Amino acid sequence: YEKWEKSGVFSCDPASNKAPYTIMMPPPNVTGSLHMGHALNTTLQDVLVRYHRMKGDDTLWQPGTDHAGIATQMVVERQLAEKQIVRGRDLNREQFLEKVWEWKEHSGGTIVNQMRALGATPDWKRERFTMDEGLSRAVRKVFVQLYKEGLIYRDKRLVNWDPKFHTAISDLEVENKEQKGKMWHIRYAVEGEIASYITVATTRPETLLGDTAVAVHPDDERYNDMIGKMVYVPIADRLIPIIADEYADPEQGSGAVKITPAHDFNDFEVGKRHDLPMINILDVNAHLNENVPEAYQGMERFAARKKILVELEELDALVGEEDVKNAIPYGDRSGVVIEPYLTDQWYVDTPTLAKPALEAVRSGETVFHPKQYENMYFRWLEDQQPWCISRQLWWGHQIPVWYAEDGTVFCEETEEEAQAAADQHFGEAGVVLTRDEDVLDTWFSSALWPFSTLGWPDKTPELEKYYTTSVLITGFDIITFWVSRMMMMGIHFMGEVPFKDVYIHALVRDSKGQKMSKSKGNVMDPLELIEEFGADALRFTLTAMAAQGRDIQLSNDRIKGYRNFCTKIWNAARYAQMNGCELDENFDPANVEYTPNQWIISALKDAKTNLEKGIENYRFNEAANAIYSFTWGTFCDWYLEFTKPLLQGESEHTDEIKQTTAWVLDQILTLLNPMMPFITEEISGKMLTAAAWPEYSESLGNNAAREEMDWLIAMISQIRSVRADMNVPAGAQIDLLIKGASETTKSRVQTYAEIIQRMARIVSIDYTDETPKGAVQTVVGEATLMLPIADIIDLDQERARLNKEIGKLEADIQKIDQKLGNEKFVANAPAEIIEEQRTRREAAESTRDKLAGALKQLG
RNA sequence: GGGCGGUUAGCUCAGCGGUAGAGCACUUGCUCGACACGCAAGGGGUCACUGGUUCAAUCCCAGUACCGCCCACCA
Repeated sequence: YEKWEKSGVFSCDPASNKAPYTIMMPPPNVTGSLHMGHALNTTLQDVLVRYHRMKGDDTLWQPGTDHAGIATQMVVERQLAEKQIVRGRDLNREQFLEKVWEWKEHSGGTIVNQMRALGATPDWKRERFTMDEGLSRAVRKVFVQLYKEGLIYRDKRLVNWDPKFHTAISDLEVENKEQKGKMWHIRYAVEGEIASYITVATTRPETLLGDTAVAVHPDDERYNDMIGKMVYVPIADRLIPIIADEYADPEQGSGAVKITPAHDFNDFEVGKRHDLPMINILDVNAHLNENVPEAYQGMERFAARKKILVELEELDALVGEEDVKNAIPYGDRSGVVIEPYLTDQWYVDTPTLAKPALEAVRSGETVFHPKQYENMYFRWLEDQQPWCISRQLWWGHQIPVWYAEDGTVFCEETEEEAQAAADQHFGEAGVVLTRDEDVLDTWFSSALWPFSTLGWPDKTPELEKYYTTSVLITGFDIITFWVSRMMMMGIHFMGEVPFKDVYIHALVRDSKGQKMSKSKGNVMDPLELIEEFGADALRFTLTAMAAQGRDIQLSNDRIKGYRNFCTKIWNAARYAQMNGCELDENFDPANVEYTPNQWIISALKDAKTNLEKGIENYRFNEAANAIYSFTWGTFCDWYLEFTKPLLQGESEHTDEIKQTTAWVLDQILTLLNPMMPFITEEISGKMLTAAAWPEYSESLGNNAAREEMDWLIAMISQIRSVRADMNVPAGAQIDLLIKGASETTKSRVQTYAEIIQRMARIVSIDYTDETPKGAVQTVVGEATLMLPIADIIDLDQERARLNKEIGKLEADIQKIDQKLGNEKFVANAPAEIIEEQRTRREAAESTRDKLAGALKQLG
């Protein structure tokens, strides 16, 4: 691997006039380690990159890692906790960040080195990190510009609050889990009336302490006369109004709903419409705060719920309880229940930015493969809520905003610029400014990846040449987090889409179809698999299983199968080498004369075409299968066997066979290099990674040769099949008699007599017009093949075999007759289809007649 | 609740208008000098179900049934 890296083949060259081919590597978490998803993702990118590099494109595969805000801060905090060190208490912000950087330096190289073990060839010299200086500058610039354009703003609204990490998180980082819960019905007493109540239902009774209204539907007759009245909130003993709002669904529960604007997203909207007070009853830990009765202050939220229920019961306010299923929001990182929480946060106006991003995919400027994922993209972007980008963390890009004492906001790229702006604003020097403490959502910097890594905001040659990258390779789970945001940012800041194609690959699951996860203990470690089967086997397996639109269920057996393929190639190469097949520089595949040589070259050309089509259409499985079946099923199984004696002996064809064998093998190795870089180079002894992709002339390929070899394969296969069916011992040498052979057949038999004899285990070949007693028969084309094996033949068995064959043919003929007998078919079907049916019928009939004759003779 | 996808050989999956395919597993036979991580020959499928379009449907359309996944505020 080092050889490759030192050679500089990975490097792009913006100065060259070669066409660019660019892939942005999805940056893995800097402190992470390689899992199967990465292995698949990396392999597919590497296959594409190697292919295009060999094709002569100026290839840039841009590598890098992500600082992964919450995840990384979490890991470091946990480590510090083991040493009884607490962020904030024992370490200030600066000291803490120092620890994080230390950790990053310490464990940051793991994943990229693991990618090297896989054989990945990105341009490592250009490796970037989302927190390095250049990318941070891009982040600041983007933030300031969006702020000045009004596309970033600060707002006080409900956010998803993580009580464990004490930060806001975005909608996407919330995971809703369906759970069994309870719904409680609670009655609120109406003010000034005796025994008059309104009943509301809730799954979160503790929030009643923050209720500021009860809402009913304006058209709900049951409650018409109650609108405007006041009710007592139990326990809190506050008076709140009954209001009319269409949000209340008469069909739902009692038709009356409690409104807690500070702790529920819907209620928040209702609260705004009715100008209700918003009572926040929680602190950052989701413990109850000073706005609740003293007995509850400082209580943990779920403990408070229990206590509330007990007290409601005592007050006779709890009038019902039912089992329900409901979706509970959890933080995807912290695993704790998320609280809607009222705070000031920064937002990106994604509803606005989404519009051009949607249009770019609708118009086909960017195309998803497989296409159906565009639906996911559309659905997500069409329904954009403002993106909450501020996080109350320390690890990340600090928001470039400074506040004056009176709260005036100065958003600039540097502190100096902010100071200058403030001084000018207030008309005095040295205004005291405080920087916003929050950092940005990790995905904010990720969204800039396609241009920030190329040097933006500078106008670099790289940016000029490689932007609008060729393709993005990623998993579907990240379309919303990353792809859509890169589209929005890319279009806004570069004026062009960030990639032409987006290939969405499958999720790697275990052999039972389970998602791999540490808690299930079913993770397969790519490094262990590389250790056991080799990187090439793993790469080839992943490539061969990467069919579009389906998950990959990976099993060791499958990898083992492809490991065997590696061994097979290895053995074929050893065989070629042992027999003195050496690549001749002057060998011209178009000039070979020996038919099997023409044939194998022609078949290679087909395989290459299919391989290329597969790669170019992102049908990696088809690409892998094309080269696999050619190599094993055609080259090894037939070609090497056909040519064995001539190769090893002396004949007029020997030299040409040696050269052809060496050349085809070399081509196979070259074509396989993108998928199996290690073994192909080891065998060939050349640095194929830097080799040119083979190009064949249009005219290469010989149909006559293919027809002839198909015939030869049929001859051998037929005889082998009959032998096996009739239990002729494998070692037994028998005679072959041919009846009704055409001149062509005779001439072919003569040419390939040795091959037929050797591969079908035949002693002699003769022609006859008669059928000897006790011969088993089969048909190839116009000729009937007879194997006189009277001493071992079992007549009943032969009768049964022939009957079975005849039966198959008759069924076939009958089916075709049905079609041909259908007037509408003859009238409407294309001529060549009809012709094909006729030809097939004739062939089947002729074979059947011959076999029927054979059957008759058996008596 | 909304959306997307799946249902093809024992298993894992390709194919997606004109004779049902692969790998693995299985059966049988092979110490035929590259390879037993191999060679050869086999068995095994009303392509989920019901209708429709078509000369022709595993493939297109509609519906049904299961199974996944994603999104969603039902108090």
